[in-house]
Amino acid sequence: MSITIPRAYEPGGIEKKWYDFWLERGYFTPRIDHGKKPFVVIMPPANVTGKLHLGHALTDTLEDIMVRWHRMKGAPTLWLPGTDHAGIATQVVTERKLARQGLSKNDLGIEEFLKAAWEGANESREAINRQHQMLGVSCDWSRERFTLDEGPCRAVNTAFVRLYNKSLIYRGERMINWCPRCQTALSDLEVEHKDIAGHLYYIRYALEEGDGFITVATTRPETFFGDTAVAVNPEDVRYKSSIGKNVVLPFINRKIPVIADDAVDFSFGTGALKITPAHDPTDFEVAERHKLPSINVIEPDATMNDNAGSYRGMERFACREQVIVALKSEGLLEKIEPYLHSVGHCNRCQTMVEPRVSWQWFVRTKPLAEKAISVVEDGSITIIPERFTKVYFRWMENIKDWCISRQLWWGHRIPVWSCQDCGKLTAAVDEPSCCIHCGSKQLVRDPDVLDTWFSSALWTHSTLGWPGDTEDLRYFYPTSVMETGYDILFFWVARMIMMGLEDTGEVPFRSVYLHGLLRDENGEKMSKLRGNVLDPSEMIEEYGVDALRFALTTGSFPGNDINLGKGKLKSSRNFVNKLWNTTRFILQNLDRKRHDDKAPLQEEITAKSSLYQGQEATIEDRWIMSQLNRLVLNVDALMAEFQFGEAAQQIYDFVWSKFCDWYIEIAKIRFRSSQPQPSPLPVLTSTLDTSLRLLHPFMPFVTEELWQNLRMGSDDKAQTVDSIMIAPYPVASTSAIDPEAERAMACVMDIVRSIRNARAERKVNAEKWIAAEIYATDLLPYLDSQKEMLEKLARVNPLSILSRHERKTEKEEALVLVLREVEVLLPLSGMIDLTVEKERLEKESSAIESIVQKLEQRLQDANFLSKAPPLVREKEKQKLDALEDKLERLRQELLQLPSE
RNA sequence: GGGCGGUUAGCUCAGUUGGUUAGAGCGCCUGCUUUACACGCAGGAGGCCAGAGGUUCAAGUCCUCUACUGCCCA
Repeated sequence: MSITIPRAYEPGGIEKKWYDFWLERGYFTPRIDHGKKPFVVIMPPANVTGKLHLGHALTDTLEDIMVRWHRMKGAPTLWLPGTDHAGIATQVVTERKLARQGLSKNDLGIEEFLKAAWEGANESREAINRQHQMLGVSCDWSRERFTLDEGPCRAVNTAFVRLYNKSLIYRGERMINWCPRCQTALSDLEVEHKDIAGHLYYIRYALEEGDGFITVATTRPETFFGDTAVAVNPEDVRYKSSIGKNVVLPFINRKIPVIADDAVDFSFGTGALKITPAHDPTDFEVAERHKLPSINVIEPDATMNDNAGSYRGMERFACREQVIVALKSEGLLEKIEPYLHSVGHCNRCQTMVEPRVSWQWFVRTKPLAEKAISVVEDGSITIIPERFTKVYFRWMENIKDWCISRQLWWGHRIPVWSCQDCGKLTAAVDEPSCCIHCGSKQLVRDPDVLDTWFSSALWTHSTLGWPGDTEDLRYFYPTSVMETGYDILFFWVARMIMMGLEDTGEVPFRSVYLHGLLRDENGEKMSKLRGNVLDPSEMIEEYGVDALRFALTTGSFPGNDINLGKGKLKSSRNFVNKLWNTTRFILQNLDRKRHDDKAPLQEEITAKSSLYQGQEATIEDRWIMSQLNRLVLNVDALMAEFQFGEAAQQIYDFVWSKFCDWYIEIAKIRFRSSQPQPSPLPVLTSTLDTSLRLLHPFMPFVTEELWQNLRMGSDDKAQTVDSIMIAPYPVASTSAIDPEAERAMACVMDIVRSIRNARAERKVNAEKWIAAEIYATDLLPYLDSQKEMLEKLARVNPLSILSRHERKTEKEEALVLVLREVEVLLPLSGMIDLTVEKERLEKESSAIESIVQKLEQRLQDANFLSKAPPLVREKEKQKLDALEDKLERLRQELLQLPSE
């Protein structure tokens, strides 16, 4: 009876099984151990709108890799998952849902609206968590948090009140970005600047005295109702005489002064600017300098107000059209020029932002930023890749106050109450019973909510219990790594550093690892419009989670964008299948052994630790163990440097090109040999076991499935833990590194490849066995031990392995392959074309000659000899020796070639 | 306007502190129903490392400039 395993890996069935197994066993929840340093990652909270996309899949994968790696290395590992209430986004989604029923949020009222929002959020939260789980995330669900949970809410209020009391939060009437569609203020970061092909309108403002006029150039003629000055550069000779005089605004006939301001650019338009303090940030600043009044002409919904006279109620762009027509008919429009300029848009709904003066809450960021700069400067926090450090500094150094109030219903309500009696404000974590200034009970809470990013900024400590003095906070904070996309460096990472330091006095994390953005296989951004979006659930369905995760991480470099297409997914799936079949092969042989052999297998498996006990290790055994240990060494270093892509690549290469292509092929020969051979099973199982453990952080499901099968198949249950995810990560043994075996195997592989190549080029039938002679020097005994392998792998028979001294001197008709260490003779009588052979050998030797020349030159160069490090000199010398040796042998062969 | 990337095989990308004759996947060509795997095996073709200077004994790798391209900030 033999084990039946499907020929190809079918991912669907096993993924859920193992996830549930891990969950049940509680492997995701760390055990606090004060003797050990924990590894902690706080997951970027996903928005409770929509579903998981590939960006999340990438975050999940990278974080899971780190987390599983550290867990296997024995650290108490906490990965804390969570979701974000996503203020504007959720409110928009909820409103849209209501609109489908013909309702507006005002129809419902705040309470009913919030009920609806909560309903949607809860649903989405569940769906998102399920999708995270599909990806195999090994995070601690018992600590999962939502930004609107009681704990995080308390953290928000506490942080706010503390900042308010330190005057680091203030309320003020300032120019802010207003989204007329979302009906709320936005922070600078939430505004996307886009180049718009607009127009520059040249409008004539009549001088109060005389017939003259000043022409101003503007992109927004509809705001002229709010103009309170015309500004020119004081040095501009064109307007010097007009400074201090008045002009009259068309239609409304308001008189406004011509003022001089250094900030005015001579070359823009006519050099004269209309100043609209209420609707333009730079005009607002000019107005502050010159104490100009500010006249608001646009309502929050972007329609014109009473100050626009007969244009009242008109939408801003419609008004622009009408104003242009009117100005034209009055002869006040001089000209219209096409003009490309950058205009702010709401990053949530893409509506053109309206700059607007209003009362809002702000965080005074300068003092916070100073500390946030110094912790990166002094290395308390490391940003990876390093180049983002500069980007971070630039932003921090030029930081502006952060507008944190939003005119929304969904979110953290601002914890400030104003007194109806004395008019003063009371900020408090819990609802105050009376005004702290006059004791009045007539308190009204601020209607606004906070920017979602305010609560996200506290996420590293609010999730661990801050402001409480919890065990989690004491043990897990500061966290280890903050891993996220570089696109939210300012939005989130920078603010977490500021707020983490402010609230706890400690950095929120030691390292920031920023990953790149996902693009399609042609490097194009994924977007619904382009139709090139890959849905992770579909990818999982088609290729399996492990393949998706592997595709997301292989061959990528930290911080670089990642192109993902079906090609990469396919090759990852193929690798998973390769792994599957490798295990299948080994299991079948374990099984066969168990049934055929009288010797108990147990002994061989337990001999793992002392692999060579009682048997002479073969060259290929020594070689694969050597290569494996090199791999483990490399992978460990790469993982520590966040070089996951390279680590995965190296494991892939080892498993496929070394273990499968060579070791297993040789193992097959050992299994089928008529001569007594030591069993390759101990090395096979131990190499597979190590490979699976190396791969587990990258592809958790298939490695668990195979590892469990291997455990069952090898009767080795007692030896190990219950799951690969808590098995120790492989540790390299440098004593296993075996240059001698590597040299011998390299020679074996060289011989086999050369013979196969010669056969293929001369179209020798693949079935056909041909004779061969190998002439070697000191490797002869090793090659002799590999005789059967060489025969079977290269399909040569008879094969003689001789010393170079034994080489016959008479000329014979044979194909000669001059290799690095040996010569191979293939007496393919009748198939040799001497002219062709001569040409081939000559071509080969002239190629080597030119390299030899270069090397000789280098080694004669006094500069090289005096300046290059000894190690490099030695290497170059060896290289030259080897090539000269080969060249000499090639020449010999040429001499020995029979003449035609 | 300022800053940061990218430019390496037909395509998509690795190549981290300078040191063999520059690699992978996909694609392409030639053979293979070899008892783990055709999601596979064996073999092969394919590169003036964007261009020009420079530093160095040594440059795909460091510096300067140019071109094209992408992103961020204003």
